[in-house]
This record gives sequence, C-alpha cells and structure tokens, in this order.
Amino acid sequence: MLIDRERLAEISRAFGKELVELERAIYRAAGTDFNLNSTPQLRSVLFEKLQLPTLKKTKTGASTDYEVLEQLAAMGHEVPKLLIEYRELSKLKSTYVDALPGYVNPTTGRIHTSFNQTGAATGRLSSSDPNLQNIPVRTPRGEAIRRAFVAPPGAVLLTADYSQIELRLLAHLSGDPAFVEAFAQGGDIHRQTAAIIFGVPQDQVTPEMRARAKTINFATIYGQGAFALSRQLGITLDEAKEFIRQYFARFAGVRAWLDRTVAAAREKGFVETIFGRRRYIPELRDRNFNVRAFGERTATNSPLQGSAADLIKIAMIRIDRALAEQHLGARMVLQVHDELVFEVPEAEQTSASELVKRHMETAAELRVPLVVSTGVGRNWVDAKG
DNA sequence: CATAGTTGCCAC
DNA sequence: AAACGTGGCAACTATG
Ligand SMILES: Nc1nc2c(ncn2[C@H]2C[C@H](O)[C@@H](COP(=O)(O)OP(=O)(O)OP(=O)(O)O)O2)c(=O)[nH]1
Ligand SMILES: [Mn+2]
Ligand SMILES: [Mn+2]
Repeated sequence: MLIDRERLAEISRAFGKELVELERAIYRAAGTDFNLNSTPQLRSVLFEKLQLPTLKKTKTGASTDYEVLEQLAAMGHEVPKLLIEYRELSKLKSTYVDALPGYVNPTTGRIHTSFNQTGAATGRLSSSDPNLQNIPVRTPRGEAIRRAFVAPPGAVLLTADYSQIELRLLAHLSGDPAFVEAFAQGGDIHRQTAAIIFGVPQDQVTPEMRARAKTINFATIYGQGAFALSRQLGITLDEAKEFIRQYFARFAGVRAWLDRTVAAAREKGFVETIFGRRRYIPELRDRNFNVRAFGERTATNSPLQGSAADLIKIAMIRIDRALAEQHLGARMVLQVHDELVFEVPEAEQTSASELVKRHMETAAELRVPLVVSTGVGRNWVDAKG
C-alpha cells in the first residue's frame, strides 16, 4: 500500500504543535506538571488533587477513559475537557502518523502489512505490522490520515464495501420477515434505526447518525444490556429497556434465531457459519455464570461475523482469478473485513469496478440480495465517496 | 536490559 | 445485578 509521506509529515507537525499547546493548557488548569500519558499520574491529579468524583472503576483504580472524561467535562471541569482533545491527537500521532512511515519498504516504497489467516477465532483475517485494518476515519483528523493512503501515478484506488453485511446474513439465517422484506425493498436498517433513535425521517438521517445507529444495531443484536445502551444513547435505563423490548418485538424472528443458535451451541459445543466453518465454545458449559453469558454472546456473533469472513474470502479468490484471466493490471492491496481495496490503472477503472462488484455480490446466493458499493479516487477517503 | 500485564482506543 | 462481538498497538508500570 502506497502512502504519501509528505502528507503524514505535515500532519505530524500540525498535531505536534497542537499537543504542545494542549499540554501547557492542561498543566495550567491542573496546577501541576505530570505525565499526561500515565493513567496513575492522571488519576492522582483528577481524583485526589482536584477531588473530582470517581465515575467508573478498573481493576486497579478509578477509570479515566473517554466516557469518564466526557462526563467530568460536562460538569464544567477544564482538565478532562482538554484531555479528550489531547487523547485524540496523541493516539493518532503515536499509532499512525509517526509509526507508519517506519514501515515503508525502501525497495518498493510501499507498506506491506501481514494478513494473518488464523488471527481471529471467527474466520476473519487480522492485519499486523502494521495493522492496516484500523486506519482512522471517524473524525476529521482521522480522515486526514486516511487521505495519506494513495494510488501511484497513473492509477486510482478502488474500494468495494458490502452494505450492512452482517444484517443481511442475519436476514438470511433467521428469515425474520421484517429483515427480509427490508432488504428485498432495497431498504437500510442502519438508517431505519437511526430514524427511530433520533426521531427524524429516514431521508434526514446524517452519516453521523447512521454510524451511531450501526453500533446500536450490532450491540443490541449481540446482547448489549439496557445499562450499557442507556449510557451509549444518553437515555434512562427504562427507556433503554423499552428500546430493546421493541427492537425484538419488531424483529421477533431475529430473537428466535438468537435463542435457537445458543441452544444448539450448548447442545453441540460449537457454532457454524453458512459455509460450515466451526467455532467451538467451551465457555457455554462453564460453571461460572459470567463466563457462560460471554459464551452465549460469542455463539450468536460468530456465525454472522464468520459467514461475512467466508463470503469475502470466496469473493477474493474469484476476483484474484478473474483479474489474472483477463490480464488486468488491477491489484488487490487491502482487505478490511467486508471491504476490498485495489490499485487500478486509470484505464481499467470502469471494468475493474464492475468485475469486483459482481464477484462480491454473487459470492453466495442468499435469501436477500448482497449489495456492494464501489468508488474510485486518488486516495482512500475519496475512493469511498 | 527485556518481558508481561494493564489501560485505553483505533477499526470493522 | 450486569457485561455487544472480532482484532492490534502505544504507553506506562512492574517484574525479572
Ligand atoms: N459486533 C459488532 N460488529 C461490528 C461493529 N462494527 C462493525 N461490525 C461488523 C458488522 C458489520 O456488518 C461489518 C462491516 O462493518 P461496516 O462498517 O462495513 O458496516 P456495515 O457493512 O454493517 O454497514 P455499511 O452499509 O457498510 O455502512 O463489521 C460493531 O460495533 N460491533
Ligand atoms: Mn459494510
Ligand atoms: Mn466496511
């Protein structure tokens, strides 16, 4: 994968400057200098020196994670407010902006990640050294980093991402009438949920709203409790309970499939993907309730996450073969779970897009259509547009 | 000096 | 009583 090192260097300078300023502001607001990257030191400043309330605990003491800082900031405290900003910048700078250039191979001028075939228990690939499956995109600063992933001269990047992939697989496996009907009509359940949560018509759902609804959909399906949901949505516990109740009333076929899947897993000791990949789940027979409950959530997730992994692997094999047979110059460069990224000679844009989309959408024939959206651009962000 | 555990957080 | 799932990595701290 080619990256624009000048662009990253520019971002590094900008982030570095902001970090220095934030650091000074935090020391001033806290009335003391300390290592901002040290959780123990931060704890003593927030919860001892400044006497702020402990809102959450970890194994070793008071938590200082984002959710805690956000609440403290909302109470009008300056240090946590500045720290949220500091955390974002420091995470992006240390993990991506400053780390990625060191991975560029001097011979090829590119970053060569490792895709691990047995990295995930569900059948997903994982990526390491560096991980190119978790490149930032969700914040403006993150997006700027992703823009440094570029095509070489004369080529474009082509991206292809499955629409609502695990929801479609869930429609197929569960046969839930509302799910199946939604997809038959070309509907968008993430958008539907967003409209409900935010109380707006579907055509007024923003990308940010849909993204939040995506998390809500998956978290609800995979067993999130009302307590966590209430926190995530900033609603009361009762409202959260009611949301979950209504969700599974609307999608009763989904609830039934989840229950059946857990029961079958308990019986057999494993769950299976659509294509027969198994994951054994010994936790289901554990004496400890917490361990068993964890096993149950794993049992519901793995068939879906694993089927999505199987599906894209089938597509990858067919695309690889088709590109070779047709003597195309397009090269598969990344897989990000339900997305493929290619370097494509400009002249092949249209034909490669069509070929990739077709093979991904026909990798399996399900009860609902598989839909893939493709895009091309000079960098990874523009290629998703 | 190297290694392991913890915390926190990026993505899908 | 309650806990979405799957990963990898940086920084810090404790231990050897
Ligand atoms: N359990 C869980 N799974 C997730 C989460 N985020 C993503 N996934 C899984 C399920 C998704 O179908 C799959 C691909 O992620 P995407 O970001 O492409 O979302 P999806 O395909 O559902 O929607 P899309 O139409 O592409 O925007 O990864 C999450 O927060 N929790
Ligand atoms: Mn997708
Ligand atoms: Mn995706």
